[in-house]
Amino acid sequence: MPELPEVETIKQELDKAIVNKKIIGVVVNNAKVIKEPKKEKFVAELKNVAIKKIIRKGKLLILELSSGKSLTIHLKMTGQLIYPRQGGASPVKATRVSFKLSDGKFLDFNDSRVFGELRLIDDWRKLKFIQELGPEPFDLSPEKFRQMLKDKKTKIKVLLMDQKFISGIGNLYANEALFRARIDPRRPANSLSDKETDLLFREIKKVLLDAIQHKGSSVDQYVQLSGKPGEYVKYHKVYDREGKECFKCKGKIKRISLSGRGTYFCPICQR
DNA sequence: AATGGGACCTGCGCGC
DNA sequence: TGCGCGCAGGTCCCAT
Repeated sequence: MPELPEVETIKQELDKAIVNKKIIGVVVNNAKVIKEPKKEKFVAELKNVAIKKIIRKGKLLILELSSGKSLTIHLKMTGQLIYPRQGGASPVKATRVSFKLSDGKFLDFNDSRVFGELRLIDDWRKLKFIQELGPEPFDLSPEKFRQMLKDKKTKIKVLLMDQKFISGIGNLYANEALFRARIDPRRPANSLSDKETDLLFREIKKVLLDAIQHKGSSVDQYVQLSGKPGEYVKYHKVYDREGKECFKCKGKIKRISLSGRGTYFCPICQR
């Protein structure tokens, strides 16, 4: 789903495609995704405002505007940003909000499950989500990462997905990073040796960077800004491979549930 | 403090 | 072929 690599891919594409363009109109097909302010105010305050800068924090996208406000976009599970809209004037079924830009083209926010969240706010730094967000893997040292795990008894995989602990990692990359580091997802975080912790830290950063290079993983709804799928799926080792052969040992990939999330691993390779 | 489960939603794939 | 059901996961919220 959209995790750090997918959101970063979109961020980089938005940088090239829409910065310094102006929003000349907003069409709302489903107001549920607009969390603040109310729809009418949201639409009115976005009119004739230019997009100055794109920022990504964890899985959150932030568009800083010439009005001084910011538009934040969380894709949650099935959100997409598409630009320019393909096929002319009519949006697709899942298009919840459309932004008409000064070049006459549409930036569409699509979200089949309507979990996504748009906010137009004065200061994104004051958002609760932002204030509570943990550091990104790239902002940490191996020493700091070790320290963070030291007194945590939580299962390592659940901890990696906790955005307040570390930001950007979701279910897919938590599974993949743990496979690469050969660590059982059920292990308590503080049971990892220094060596295992360092290896895990390296593999987290590697898998995220690899995925960014391949423009993310299109397993469900995620696509790039252009609508093209991301290509990292072909490099997945465990995610969504229950019962299939482990590429390393030929054993069977197992699926269990941790905190209600599908967890895939190789019981032979991961200890 | 840590953990689990439900809620938010829709679409898909499965079994019958 | 059609239908109902379970499931997918990011985040929040509540209960234990």
